[in-house]
Amino acid sequence: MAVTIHDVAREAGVSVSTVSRALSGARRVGPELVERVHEAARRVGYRHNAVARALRAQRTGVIGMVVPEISNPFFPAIVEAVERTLQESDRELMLCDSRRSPDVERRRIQALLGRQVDGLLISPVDSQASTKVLHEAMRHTAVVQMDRYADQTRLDWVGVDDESGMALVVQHVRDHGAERVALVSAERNSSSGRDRLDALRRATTTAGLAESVELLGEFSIDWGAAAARELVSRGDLPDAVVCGNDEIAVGVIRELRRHGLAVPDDVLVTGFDDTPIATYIEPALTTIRQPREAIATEAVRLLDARLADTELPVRKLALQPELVVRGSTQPGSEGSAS
Amino acid sequence: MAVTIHDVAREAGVSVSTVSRALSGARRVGPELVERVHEAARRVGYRHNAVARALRAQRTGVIGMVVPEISNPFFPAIVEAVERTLQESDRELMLCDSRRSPDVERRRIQALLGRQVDGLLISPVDSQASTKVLHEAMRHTAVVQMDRYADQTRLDWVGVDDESGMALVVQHVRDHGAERVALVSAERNSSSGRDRLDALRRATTTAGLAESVELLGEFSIDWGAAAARELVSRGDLPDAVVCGNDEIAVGVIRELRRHGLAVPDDVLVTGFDDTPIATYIEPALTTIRQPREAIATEAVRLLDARLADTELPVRKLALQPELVVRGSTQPGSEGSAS
DNA sequence: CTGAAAGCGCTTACAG
DNA sequence: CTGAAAGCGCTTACAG
Repeated sequence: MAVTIHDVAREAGVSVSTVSRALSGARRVGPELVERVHEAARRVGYRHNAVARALRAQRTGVIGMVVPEISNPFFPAIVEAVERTLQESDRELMLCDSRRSPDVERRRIQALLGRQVDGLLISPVDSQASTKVLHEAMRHTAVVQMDRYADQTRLDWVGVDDESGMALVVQHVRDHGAERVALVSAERNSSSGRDRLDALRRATTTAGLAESVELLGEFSIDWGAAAARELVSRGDLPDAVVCGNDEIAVGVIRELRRHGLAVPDDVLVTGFDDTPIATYIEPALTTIRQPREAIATEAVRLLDARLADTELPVRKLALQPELVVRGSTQPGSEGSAS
Repeated sequence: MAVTIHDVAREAGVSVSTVSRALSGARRVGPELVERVHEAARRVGYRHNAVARALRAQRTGVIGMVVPEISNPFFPAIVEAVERTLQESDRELMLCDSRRSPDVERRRIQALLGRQVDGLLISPVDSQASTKVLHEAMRHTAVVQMDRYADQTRLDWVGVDDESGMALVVQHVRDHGAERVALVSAERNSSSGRDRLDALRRATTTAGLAESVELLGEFSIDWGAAAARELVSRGDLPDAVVCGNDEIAVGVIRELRRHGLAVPDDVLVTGFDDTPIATYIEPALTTIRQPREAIATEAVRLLDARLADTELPVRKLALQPELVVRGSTQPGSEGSAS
């Protein structure tokens, strides 16, 4: 039914072995035959069947990727960079969304393993609940964690150095005169939630700042707005609100302004990630830029190293982030409140 | 090496045929055997090999998807909805980014065909340059176009009704007192660029409005900002700026405000798509909401119908959009310029 | 209802 | 350098 190497072999008058070798470029075929085979392949309209090749070669050339939420603006840029990197080695990306559910995540990983992916890139939903399935996955394929990670896994990880990032942010607001800061972030159930909060506490202590209050919810705009309402209702505003990510910060800024407070003149606000949203709002957001391109590239590199050598020691790669200063902490700057 | 149905068969003391039938649930196996086989499978740690199954069954259960740019905020929500819909039938999504290049798009499609995808969902980069490869693709698999489409293809399509959307927008600004409108959109090389512009022209004529100027670039914030500078430098502001998508509108609003012009008090501005960005800016954007969930669901439905019956007539499904009114056209509303 | 056998389309030792 | 043969792990007519 489909055009196979047998058809090409018949057309070229050679064996299927020769066709396979000529087409795959394994250099053990006479140059004139290679030419003849390619010619024949073109004439009969041959198209490579990657499924058959995968079954025989025990290698699919497909990498599975599981993200907590593709519509979270942090992930598309990562996905794009991973896809681009994989193309350089003719591999494809099979993308899954775990919808922030450990249960969905488990099913998606099982499906990817069943499809014999050559490797798995994952940003685990939950630092506890994701551990078990990841341990099972690593028995079948190479696994690298990106951005988030699960506890107690002997698994590679690449992400941003939350400690450095939060230190940069806290020093920055202190340099701009802040003495009392509020922390608004997410619950500790994801590794990002926990690590950023811990980093934030240490950074405020180190910088000699007072922590006015700590509000924990989700990495979302809605939570940021809710937290801002809470701050306002307490009637005891801090000098700065340091947020766990950009979306929270956007919610905070918008809600503060709704209550007639000016950012940055009354309160400084900072984010984390530098997603596109950081420049959409007004004032534009001072935030920490994650090296997303590098995270993607390094993740694929770690995966390939792991594929080449299973005995490699576990590597955790924390990349340095960068402070991006914008209107939300710069009184009088172009993007500040009018 | 891997655990196969042969291992399960040995463990259960039955033939591999029986194992295959028992595991796949093809109801022609005695109930007690089904039980015994499942038990054995669990004991030996059997995991289904989807690659082998795909080769034999001539069906991979994988759908390929190609989008022009995953980091364009319009697409993640579509991707998410498609992935969710496919899961209901145990299928996986193989995602590719064509990076707005017809050449990359062609290579990605070829790779997906080589991987024997059961179907292809695509938002073609270019209404002209994408046609040829799509014609080739449809000879090998079911193809459905989403959002954008290529000309002269006998291919199904599902997307938004640009005509209705633009009519809603134009009537809305007229009802708010606009008499002269500027159109800022993208070049005509993509179907969206062309159709929205045509729809916009007809709508302004029908509404009896005067078109002050027409500026065509890209679907980007930067282009919106550039277009706004052009409008300001002409020193002849229209009553409303109707934009081809939300990103353009965001660029326009921000640049107008930078020049001291108030939106909506001096000029009304509208977008198209209702991506998250529409609510991030200030004033929030009046725009056209695309039924993205429905587009995704219908695309998979069309694909399945096409898989079931190749002879089906070509279907173009234009879904009705909805006008979402926000601060950028509502003088004095909460989100308006301060 | 169950089993033996063929075969999906390819790659890769093994001979020559 | 080239070919014949085995086999990747499964499904599915074909017998019984």
